[in-house]
Amino acid sequence: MSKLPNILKGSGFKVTPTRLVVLGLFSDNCKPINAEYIFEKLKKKDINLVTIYRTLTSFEKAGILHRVDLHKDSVYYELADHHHHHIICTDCGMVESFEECGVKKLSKNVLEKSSKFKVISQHSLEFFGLCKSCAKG
Amino acid sequence: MSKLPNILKGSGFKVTPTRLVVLGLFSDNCKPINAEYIFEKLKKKDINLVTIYRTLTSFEKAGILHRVDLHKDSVYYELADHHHHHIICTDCGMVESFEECGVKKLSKNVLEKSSKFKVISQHSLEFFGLCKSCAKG
DNA sequence: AACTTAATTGCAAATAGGTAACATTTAGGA
DNA sequence: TCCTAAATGTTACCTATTTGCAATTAAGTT
Repeated sequence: MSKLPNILKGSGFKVTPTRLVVLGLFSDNCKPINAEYIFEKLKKKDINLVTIYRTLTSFEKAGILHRVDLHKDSVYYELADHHHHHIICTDCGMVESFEECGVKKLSKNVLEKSSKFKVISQHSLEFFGLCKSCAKG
Repeated sequence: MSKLPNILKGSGFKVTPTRLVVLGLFSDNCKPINAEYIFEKLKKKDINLVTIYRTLTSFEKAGILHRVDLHKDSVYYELADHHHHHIICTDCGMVESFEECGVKKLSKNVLEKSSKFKVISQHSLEFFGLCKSCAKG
Protein backbone atom coordinates (compact mmCIF):
# COMPACT_ATOMS: atom_id res chain seq x y z
CA MET A 1 0.00 0.00 0.00
CA SER A 2 2.65 2.50 -1.01
CA LYS A 3 0.13 4.77 -2.61
CA LEU A 4 1.84 8.13 -2.26
CA PRO A 5 5.20 7.11 -3.79
CA ASN A 6 3.32 5.66 -6.72
CA ILE A 7 1.45 8.87 -7.32
CA LEU A 8 4.77 10.67 -7.46
CA LYS A 9 6.43 8.12 -9.70
CA GLY A 10 3.39 8.06 -11.92
CA SER A 11 3.91 11.74 -12.66
CA GLY A 12 7.64 11.39 -13.20
CA PHE A 13 8.67 12.88 -9.87
CA LYS A 14 11.51 11.66 -7.74
CA VAL A 15 10.28 10.39 -4.41
CA THR A 16 11.56 12.73 -1.73
CA PRO A 17 10.65 13.06 1.95
CA THR A 18 9.30 16.56 1.35
CA ARG A 19 7.03 15.52 -1.46
CA LEU A 20 5.75 12.52 0.45
CA VAL A 21 4.88 14.52 3.49
CA VAL A 22 3.24 17.33 1.53
CA LEU A 23 1.19 14.87 -0.47
CA GLY A 24 0.33 13.12 2.78
CA LEU A 25 -1.09 16.33 4.18
CA PHE A 26 -3.39 16.60 1.21
CA SER A 27 -4.70 13.09 1.58
CA ASP A 28 -5.25 13.59 5.30
CA ASN A 29 -7.08 16.86 4.83
CA CYS A 30 -10.42 16.97 3.11
CA LYS A 31 -10.24 20.73 2.92
CA PRO A 32 -8.30 23.06 0.64
CA ILE A 33 -4.98 24.13 2.13
CA ASN A 34 -2.36 26.73 1.24
CA ALA A 35 1.42 27.02 1.37
CA GLU A 36 1.43 28.73 4.76
CA TYR A 37 -0.72 26.00 6.32
CA ILE A 38 1.63 23.31 5.04
CA PHE A 39 4.63 25.26 6.27
CA GLU A 40 3.16 25.49 9.76
CA LYS A 41 2.03 21.87 9.89
CA LEU A 42 5.49 20.71 8.86
CA LYS A 43 7.43 23.15 11.01
CA LYS A 44 9.19 20.31 12.79
CA LYS A 45 10.56 19.00 9.53
CA ASP A 46 12.06 22.41 8.80
CA ILE A 47 11.07 22.51 5.16
CA ASN A 48 11.79 25.70 3.32
CA LEU A 49 8.75 27.72 2.29
CA VAL A 50 10.19 28.13 -1.19
CA THR A 51 10.30 24.38 -1.59
CA ILE A 52 6.67 24.17 -0.60
CA TYR A 53 5.70 26.71 -3.25
CA ARG A 54 7.70 24.78 -5.81
CA THR A 55 6.14 21.51 -4.78
CA LEU A 56 2.64 22.92 -5.06
CA THR A 57 3.29 24.43 -8.47
CA SER A 58 4.76 21.23 -9.85
CA PHE A 59 1.95 19.11 -8.38
CA GLU A 60 -0.55 21.40 -10.00
CA LYS A 61 1.16 21.20 -13.37
CA ALA A 62 1.23 17.43 -13.09
CA GLY A 63 -2.50 17.40 -12.41
CA ILE A 64 -2.17 15.98 -8.89
CA LEU A 65 -3.59 19.13 -7.32
CA HIS A 66 -6.21 21.63 -8.35
CA ARG A 67 -6.38 25.21 -7.31
CA VAL A 68 -9.39 26.28 -5.30
CA ASP A 69 -10.40 29.91 -5.28
CA LEU A 70 -11.84 30.87 -1.93
CA HIS A 71 -11.57 34.62 -2.55
CA LYS A 72 -8.83 34.74 0.02
CA ASP A 73 -5.44 36.34 -0.30
CA SER A 74 -3.46 33.22 -1.09
CA VAL A 75 -3.86 30.23 -3.34
CA TYR A 76 -5.44 27.08 -1.94
CA TYR A 77 -5.16 23.58 -3.36
CA GLU A 78 -6.76 20.21 -2.93
CA LEU A 79 -6.23 16.76 -4.40
CA ALA A 80 -7.50 16.68 -7.97
CA ASP A 81 -9.21 13.34 -7.45
CA HIS A 82 -11.33 14.68 -4.60
CA HIS A 83 -13.31 16.87 -6.97
CA HIS A 84 -15.01 18.81 -4.22
CA HIS A 85 -16.73 22.11 -4.42
CA HIS A 86 -17.22 24.58 -1.62
CA ILE A 87 -19.37 27.14 0.08
CA ILE A 88 -17.41 29.98 1.56
CA CYS A 89 -18.74 32.40 4.16
CA THR A 90 -18.00 35.91 2.94
CA ASP A 91 -17.99 37.08 6.54
CA CYS A 92 -15.85 34.65 8.54
CA GLY A 93 -14.26 32.65 5.73
CA MET A 94 -15.58 29.29 6.87
CA VAL A 95 -15.51 26.63 4.17
CA GLU A 96 -17.87 23.69 3.73
CA SER A 97 -17.36 21.09 1.02
CA PHE A 98 -19.88 19.25 -1.07
CA GLU A 99 -19.58 16.44 -3.57
CA GLU A 100 -22.55 16.77 -5.84
CA CYS A 101 -21.74 18.55 -9.04
CA GLY A 102 -23.81 18.33 -12.18
CA VAL A 103 -21.35 20.29 -14.20
CA LYS A 104 -20.07 17.54 -16.47
CA LYS A 105 -23.04 17.83 -18.78
CA LEU A 106 -22.77 21.59 -18.83
CA SER A 107 -19.08 21.29 -19.55
CA LYS A 108 -19.87 19.27 -22.67
CA ASN A 109 -22.46 21.82 -23.82
CA VAL A 110 -20.13 24.70 -23.23
CA LEU A 111 -17.35 23.11 -25.23
CA GLU A 112 -19.68 22.39 -28.13
CA LYS A 113 -20.88 25.96 -28.25
CA SER A 114 -17.45 27.47 -27.84
CA SER A 115 -15.84 28.82 -30.97
CA LYS A 116 -12.40 29.13 -29.46
CA PHE A 117 -11.76 26.14 -27.24
CA LYS A 118 -10.75 22.58 -28.03
CA VAL A 119 -10.42 20.96 -24.61
CA ILE A 120 -11.89 21.47 -21.15
CA SER A 121 -9.81 19.69 -18.57
CA GLN A 122 -11.01 21.15 -15.31
CA HIS A 123 -13.62 23.36 -13.75
CA SER A 124 -14.17 25.27 -10.57
CA LEU A 125 -17.49 25.82 -8.88
CA GLU A 126 -17.79 27.65 -5.61
CA PHE A 127 -20.67 29.23 -3.75
CA PHE A 128 -20.38 32.29 -1.56
CA GLY A 129 -22.80 33.28 1.16
CA LEU A 130 -23.28 33.51 4.89
CA CYS A 131 -22.90 30.71 7.38
CA LYS A 132 -25.59 30.30 10.01
CA SER A 133 -23.73 32.09 12.76
CA CYS A 134 -22.73 35.05 10.58
CA ALA A 135 -26.25 35.30 9.17
CA LYS A 136 -27.49 36.10 12.68
CA GLY A 137 -25.17 39.07 13.29
CA MET B 1 -30.48 58.11 -18.62
CA SER B 2 -28.10 58.76 -15.73
CA LYS B 3 -27.69 55.10 -15.00
CA LEU B 4 -24.21 55.07 -13.53
CA PRO B 5 -24.75 57.84 -10.94
CA ASN B 6 -27.85 56.04 -9.81
CA ILE B 7 -25.98 52.81 -9.30
CA LEU B 8 -23.54 54.68 -7.11
CA LYS B 9 -26.20 56.55 -5.15
CA GLY B 10 -28.18 53.36 -4.75
CA SER B 11 -25.25 51.87 -2.87
CA GLY B 12 -24.69 54.94 -0.76
CA PHE B 13 -21.63 56.15 -2.61
CA LYS B 14 -20.85 59.74 -3.38
CA VAL B 15 -20.78 60.35 -7.11
CA THR B 16 -17.21 61.17 -8.08
CA PRO B 17 -15.53 61.39 -11.49
CA THR B 18 -13.26 58.48 -10.63
CA ARG B 19 -16.09 56.19 -9.66
CA LEU B 20 -18.12 57.12 -12.71
CA VAL B 21 -15.33 56.42 -15.10
CA VAL B 22 -14.32 53.15 -13.44
CA LEU B 23 -17.90 51.95 -13.45
CA GLY B 24 -18.15 53.06 -17.07
CA LEU B 25 -15.23 50.84 -17.99
CA PHE B 26 -17.02 47.87 -16.52
CA SER B 27 -20.21 48.51 -18.46
CA ASP B 28 -18.25 48.97 -21.67
CA ASN B 29 -16.23 45.80 -21.19
CA CYS B 30 -17.88 42.43 -21.35
CA LYS B 31 -14.78 40.80 -20.02
CA PRO B 32 -13.29 40.62 -16.53
CA ILE B 33 -10.73 43.36 -15.90
CA ASN B 34 -8.19 44.06 -13.18
CA ALA B 35 -6.78 47.12 -11.41
CA GLU B 36 -3.80 47.43 -13.73
CA TYR B 37 -6.00 47.36 -16.83
CA ILE B 38 -8.16 50.14 -15.42
CA PHE B 39 -5.10 52.14 -14.47
CA GLU B 40 -3.73 51.91 -18.02
CA LYS B 41 -7.05 52.66 -19.69
CA LEU B 42 -7.50 55.76 -17.53
CA LYS B 43 -3.90 56.93 -17.69
CA LYS B 44 -4.98 60.26 -19.19
CA LYS B 45 -7.15 60.97 -16.18
CA ASP B 46 -4.18 60.43 -13.88
CA ILE B 47 -6.02 58.41 -11.28
CA ASN B 48 -3.96 56.95 -8.49
CA LEU B 49 -3.63 53.17 -8.52
CA VAL B 50 -4.45 53.06 -4.82
CA THR B 51 -7.73 54.78 -5.51
CA ILE B 52 -8.54 52.18 -8.12
CA TYR B 53 -7.89 49.37 -5.65
CA ARG B 54 -10.08 51.10 -3.09
CA THR B 55 -12.81 51.64 -5.63
CA LEU B 56 -12.79 48.00 -6.64
CA THR B 57 -12.90 46.79 -3.05
CA SER B 58 -15.78 49.05 -2.13
CA PHE B 59 -17.72 48.16 -5.28
CA GLU B 60 -17.28 44.51 -4.47
CA LYS B 61 -18.48 44.97 -0.90
CA ALA B 62 -21.49 46.85 -2.20
CA GLY B 63 -22.31 43.98 -4.54
CA ILE B 64 -21.80 46.01 -7.72
CA LEU B 65 -18.85 43.88 -8.80
CA HIS B 66 -18.00 40.22 -8.48
CA ARG B 67 -14.56 38.75 -8.38
CA VAL B 68 -13.60 36.39 -11.14
CA ASP B 69 -10.82 33.91 -10.56
CA LEU B 70 -8.93 33.29 -13.77
CA HIS B 71 -5.97 31.61 -12.05
CA LYS B 72 -3.90 34.63 -12.89
CA ASP B 73 -1.69 36.65 -10.59
CA SER B 74 -4.11 39.47 -9.91
CA VAL B 75 -7.77 39.79 -9.07
CA TYR B 76 -10.25 40.35 -11.89
CA TYR B 77 -13.75 41.74 -11.57
CA GLU B 78 -16.87 42.09 -13.66
CA LEU B 79 -20.27 43.67 -13.17
CA ALA B 80 -22.35 41.55 -10.84
CA ASP B 81 -25.40 41.79 -13.05
CA HIS B 82 -23.58 40.33 -16.04
CA HIS B 83 -23.43 36.92 -14.43
CA HIS B 84 -21.02 35.47 -16.94
CA HIS B 85 -18.86 32.44 -16.64
CA HIS B 86 -15.61 31.76 -18.44
CA ILE B 87 -13.32 29.31 -20.10
CA ILE B 88 -9.67 30.09 -19.52
CA CYS B 89 -6.83 28.65 -21.56
CA THR B 90 -4.27 27.25 -19.14
CA ASP B 91 -1.58 27.82 -21.74
CA CYS B 92 -2.04 31.33 -23.14
CA GLY B 93 -4.56 32.73 -20.68
CA MET B 94 -7.22 33.54 -23.26
CA VAL B 95 -10.69 34.00 -21.80
CA GLU B 96 -14.02 33.27 -23.44
CA SER B 97 -17.32 34.07 -21.73
CA PHE B 98 -20.58 32.19 -21.75
CA GLU B 99 -24.00 32.96 -20.39
CA GLU B 100 -25.66 29.65 -19.87
CA CYS B 101 -25.45 28.46 -16.31
CA GLY B 102 -27.73 25.90 -14.80
CA VAL B 103 -26.35 26.41 -11.35
CA LYS B 104 -29.35 28.04 -9.73
CA LYS B 105 -31.07 24.72 -9.14
CA LEU B 106 -27.89 23.22 -7.81
CA SER B 107 -27.43 26.21 -5.55
CA LYS B 108 -30.80 25.52 -3.98
CA ASN B 109 -29.98 21.84 -3.46
CA VAL B 110 -26.63 22.63 -1.97
CA LEU B 111 -28.11 25.06 0.52
CA GLU B 112 -30.77 22.57 1.58
CA LYS B 113 -28.19 19.88 2.21
CA SER B 114 -25.76 22.19 3.97
CA SER B 115 -25.64 21.95 7.73
CA LYS B 116 -23.68 25.13 8.20
CA PHE B 117 -24.93 27.72 5.75
CA LYS B 118 -27.96 29.97 5.79
CA VAL B 119 -27.62 32.02 2.63
CA ILE B 120 -25.99 31.61 -0.77
CA SER B 121 -25.63 34.95 -2.47
CA GLN B 122 -23.22 34.27 -5.27
CA HIS B 123 -21.39 31.58 -7.12
CA SER B 124 -18.44 31.22 -9.42
CA LEU B 125 -18.12 28.72 -12.21
CA GLU B 126 -15.12 28.64 -14.48
CA PHE B 127 -13.76 26.08 -16.90
CA PHE B 128 -10.09 25.58 -17.64
CA GLY B 129 -8.68 23.95 -20.72
CA LEU B 130 -6.87 24.58 -23.97
CA CYS B 131 -7.92 26.94 -26.72
CA LYS B 132 -7.79 25.70 -30.28
CA SER B 133 -4.46 27.25 -31.12
CA CYS B 134 -2.75 26.06 -27.94
CA ALA B 135 -4.20 22.58 -28.39
CA LYS B 136 -2.25 22.24 -31.63
CA GLY B 137 1.18 22.97 -30.14
C1' DA C 1 -23.61 81.14 -2.92
C1' DA C 2 -20.52 80.39 0.97
C1' DC C 3 -19.88 77.00 4.92
C1' DT C 4 -19.12 72.48 6.99
C1' DT C 5 -17.76 67.98 7.38
C1' DA C 6 -17.48 63.29 6.52
C1' DA C 7 -16.16 60.83 2.61
C1' DT C 8 -12.81 60.51 -0.94
C1' DT C 9 -8.36 60.82 -2.96
C1' DG C 10 -3.22 61.24 -3.38
C1' DC C 11 1.27 60.21 -1.83
C1' DA C 12 4.85 57.59 0.41
C1' DA C 13 5.98 53.69 2.64
C1' DA C 14 5.06 49.18 4.14
C1' DT C 15 3.42 44.34 3.72
C1' DA C 16 2.63 39.93 1.89
C1' DG C 17 2.47 36.26 -1.37
C1' DG C 18 5.20 34.37 -4.50
C1' DT C 19 9.46 33.86 -7.76
C1' DA C 20 14.45 33.86 -9.46
C1' DA C 21 19.37 32.94 -9.11
C1' DC C 22 22.64 30.19 -7.69
C1' DA C 23 25.19 27.12 -4.69
C1' DT C 24 24.65 22.62 -2.35
C1' DT C 25 22.64 18.22 -1.73
C1' DT C 26 20.31 13.96 -2.97
C1' DA C 27 17.46 10.27 -5.52
C1' DG C 28 18.02 6.73 -8.27
C1' DG C 29 19.91 4.68 -12.45
C1' DA C 30 24.52 2.93 -14.62
C1' DT D 1 29.78 2.80 -5.51
C1' DC D 2 29.66 6.55 -8.76
C1' DC D 3 27.39 9.97 -11.60
C1' DT D 4 24.20 13.31 -13.00
C1' DA D 5 20.04 15.56 -13.42
C1' DA D 6 16.66 16.84 -10.33
C1' DA D 7 15.52 18.71 -5.89
C1' DT D 8 16.41 21.73 -2.08
C1' DG D 9 18.13 25.79 0.81
C1' DT D 10 19.42 30.54 1.07
C1' DT D 11 19.16 35.07 -0.15
C1' DA D 12 17.47 38.56 -2.67
C1' DC D 13 13.97 40.17 -5.35
C1' DC D 14 9.42 41.40 -7.58
C1' DT D 15 4.70 42.54 -8.02
C1' DA D 16 0.07 42.99 -6.23
C1' DT D 17 -2.15 45.06 -2.71
C1' DT D 18 -2.70 47.65 1.82
C1' DT D 19 -1.95 51.21 5.41
C1' DG D 20 -1.36 55.77 7.49
C1' DC D 21 -1.91 60.28 7.06
C1' DA D 22 -2.45 64.75 4.93
C1' DA D 23 -5.02 67.30 1.36
C1' DT D 24 -9.17 67.64 -1.28
C1' DT D 25 -14.00 67.43 -2.55
C1' DA D 26 -19.14 66.04 -2.84
C1' DA D 27 -23.14 67.39 -1.20
C1' DG D 28 -26.04 68.75 2.53
C1' DT D 29 -26.95 73.06 5.51
C1' DT D 30 -27.18 77.75 6.54
